[in-house]
Amino acid sequence: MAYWLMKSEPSAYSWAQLVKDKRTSWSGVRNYQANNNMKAMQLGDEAFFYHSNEDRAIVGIMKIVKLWRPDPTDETGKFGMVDVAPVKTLTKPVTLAEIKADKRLANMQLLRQSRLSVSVVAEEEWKKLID
DNA sequence: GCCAACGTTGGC
DNA sequence: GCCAACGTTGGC
Repeated sequence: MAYWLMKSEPSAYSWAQLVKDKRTSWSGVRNYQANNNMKAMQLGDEAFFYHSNEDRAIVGIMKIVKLWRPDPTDETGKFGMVDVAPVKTLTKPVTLAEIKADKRLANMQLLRQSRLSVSVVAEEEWKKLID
């Protein structure tokens, strides 16, 4: 079982919207590394939902409910998407500032590659973030 | 609104 | 294959 972090600007697609939708196809990724991370996802893997820009915080936990397949919105046919469903809303969001303040989280791909929209979360990092 | 970091494009 | 120019992301 692997863990991931997926970013969205709340003005584009928010956690509240996902909760309302029950599930969604994570389309629109146009970056090879993010795409490769989605290709590596397995059914049942869990992922943080991170609000970029306005919020800058992890706000919920999702699970992968459908494997990678081509993204119909990508005319080049290079990029794909997975389907996700909400698992849990965090009672207290974990802010970027809090993540940055924790030395043990300094190696998170989120911090090292700030522009990557789909990143890997190590198991130790995941556990630290949810307790 | 600014700008650093990074990815992509295209000329050579 | 290199690299300058340009576009985008996302934190501040």
